[in-house]
Amino acid sequence: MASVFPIADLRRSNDPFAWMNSIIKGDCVSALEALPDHSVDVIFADPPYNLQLGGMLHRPDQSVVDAVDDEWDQFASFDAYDAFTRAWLLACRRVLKPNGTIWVIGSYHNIFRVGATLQDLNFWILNDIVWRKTNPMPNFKGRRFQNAHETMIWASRDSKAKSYTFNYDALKASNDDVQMRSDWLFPICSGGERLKGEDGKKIHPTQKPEALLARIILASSKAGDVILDPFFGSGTTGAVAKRLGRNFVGIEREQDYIDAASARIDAVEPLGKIELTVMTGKKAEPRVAFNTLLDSGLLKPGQVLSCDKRKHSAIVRADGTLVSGTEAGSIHRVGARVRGLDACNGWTFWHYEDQGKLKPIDDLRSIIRADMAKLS
Amino acid sequence: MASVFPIADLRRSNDPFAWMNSIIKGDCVSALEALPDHSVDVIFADPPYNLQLGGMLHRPDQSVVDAVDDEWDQFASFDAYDAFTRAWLLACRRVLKPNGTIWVIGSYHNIFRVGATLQDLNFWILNDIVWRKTNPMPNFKGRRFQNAHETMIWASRDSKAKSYTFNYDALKASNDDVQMRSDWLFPICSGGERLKGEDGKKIHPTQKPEALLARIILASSKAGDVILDPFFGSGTTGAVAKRLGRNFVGIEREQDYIDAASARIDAVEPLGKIELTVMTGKKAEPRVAFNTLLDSGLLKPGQVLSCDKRKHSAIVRADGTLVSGTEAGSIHRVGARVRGLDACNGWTFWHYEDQGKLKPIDDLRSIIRADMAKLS
DNA sequence: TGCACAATTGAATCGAGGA
DNA sequence: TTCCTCGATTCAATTGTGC
Repeated sequence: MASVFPIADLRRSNDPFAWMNSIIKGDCVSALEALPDHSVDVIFADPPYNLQLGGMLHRPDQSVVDAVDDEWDQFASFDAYDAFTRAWLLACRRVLKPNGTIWVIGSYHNIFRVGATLQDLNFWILNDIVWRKTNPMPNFKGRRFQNAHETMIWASRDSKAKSYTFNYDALKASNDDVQMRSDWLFPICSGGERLKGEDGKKIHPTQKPEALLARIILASSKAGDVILDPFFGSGTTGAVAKRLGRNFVGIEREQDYIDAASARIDAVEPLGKIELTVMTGKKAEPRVAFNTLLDSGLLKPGQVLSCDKRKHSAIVRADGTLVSGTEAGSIHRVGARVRGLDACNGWTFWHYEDQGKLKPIDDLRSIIRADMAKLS
Repeated sequence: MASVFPIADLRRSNDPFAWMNSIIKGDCVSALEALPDHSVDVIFADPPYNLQLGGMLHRPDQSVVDAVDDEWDQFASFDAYDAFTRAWLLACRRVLKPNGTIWVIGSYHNIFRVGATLQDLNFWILNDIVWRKTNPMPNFKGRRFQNAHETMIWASRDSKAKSYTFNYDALKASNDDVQMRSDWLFPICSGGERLKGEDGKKIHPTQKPEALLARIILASSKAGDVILDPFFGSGTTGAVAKRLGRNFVGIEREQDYIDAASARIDAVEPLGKIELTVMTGKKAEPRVAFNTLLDSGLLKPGQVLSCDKRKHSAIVRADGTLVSGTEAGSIHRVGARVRGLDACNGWTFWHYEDQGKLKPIDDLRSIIRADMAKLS
């Protein structure tokens, strides 16, 4: 596991998926070009931020801030950065499956250029997500607001791709039953999670926290999916993907980062099936038609259904339709007509009486579904 | 006060500052061209967002969402929007003083294009600021994350402008003596503050909250400064500027908006010198969701939780849900189901084992809250 | 008058699948 | 390709209504 491929070896390989769960060593765009079309489900990209630092930054105690001044973060101009962004995004686009999605993280130095380029290349932005840091670096000079967040863009391949993976129900259930918002709160990567060399210095300047990647992967992929990270760095994406039962592929140029990431991923133990099962809603459950309730005897022909206020009522007919006054048809159609609307979810609108109490017929559907689950 | 000038009248005027504390009626760029060079200290701009909506959006109860579909928000293409953005930003640049700053607010639909254009025009981004909404509109279809924030960019005229106004100490003092972060929490504009017509309908579809403008103006201007808003709308910028002892000038095309803004500003009573000190407070502590315990490592996927008598137990899954037999879902739902109840507080019902003793998971939440309190 | 509950609403790029 | 049917889906805050 976590083997490393120089790009040339990959091109020579007979196995078109030799790169699965490994790190490709080399330039981002060249490596992407060695991958097959439509082969990955989710891309997470943490590209160079193009920070434009003047001189050294000192803390109030005169110590020097260890800033990101690596060679790979230097670009001559916005035009050069835009050309670079365009190139790797185009290469990503080709390897992404039609219903795949891409995440890109950045700061105000680069994220506006990345977002505009995404739109220019016809990607379709689904959300921008704010990572709020619990423990950001202070602004030492007191000349600006404390830079306490980073921005992520989540986009599908184009506006017509509607079947992308989004585990809405799992996210909602994990968030005390309210839907997940676009602002997330996490600590920056530090402590034991932060990879350090023998000298005690951090191996990578911008290592992302695993909790951030875990939410991204749990939200937008399924177990067994392939997650690509074209700027692999310290390998957080690979480590979390492996732990969560996903496949990964990383691209990285620097041997030091590759060594650290490879060892890190080898040490990861994948979670079991039970821990990985994802909460789903009714959308994913087997379809139960209304007449199933009649077939099973939970409802009987001639029985009266009503809305929760007993303002409207309807009679169940033997063929699985309802009739209410002059209106007749499916539970949905009759519900819509009596309310004077175009549409209506009959499952939640219509109620039956049980021991003097009105309960939605959706409860009866749940009983059927529970029985079906036992059988399978 | 709050007089209205057609652009032609302004050009004909002998007083070069006739526009002070008034609304200029007309096209944004033409009006800006009628103003003198280097005449304003701060610009706040809330340009059209270029929303690209499909059809109508219905709530679960079938009511229709009153979307922003105004003519002024329609652009033929990204290129057309970029040209528009470039034109008004260039015009703003000329009227801005050398040490003046500009704020632009937007959503993911337009903010990346605005940010890139700002950089292309040599503006120097000082911060991007996130406005987190306490009460955003939900995502009704469950296909994305709830869109719970908007983004503002704060920029100086160029990288060499170092003497811009930033009231660092006032902000820090108003924020319990810690420096102000880049993520701000405010409710959307509603209730008595929201301007409504005689029919009870909102006058402007996107009226911004006064608290937001107050923080912006208090942070980046001095009493007596001139604040320009090239997309004046309902006049929030003018109303807050007047209240805070600043001068304003607004540009607006629509007579209905001008009428409402003018009346609104006339009703504003400026604050005295003493009140103009510290006036922002902090919001109540944020909700801690169950998955925060996983993110922080206090609980791990696969871990077993039980009720206080060990009668019921459940397994923690990686997505932040529980599973117990055939029941799965949030801590609250699974708690309710295994007890046969409609509702259950999962925080006090479920326990984890610590040195042989069962403790409610609410204890772990308290730990998180204590950590958060330390940070704020 | 006060409390409880119902109704309304906000910058939204908001289905899936079969005929 | 479009058209049509089935049926899934909301949070916080304010305002209005009924007891």
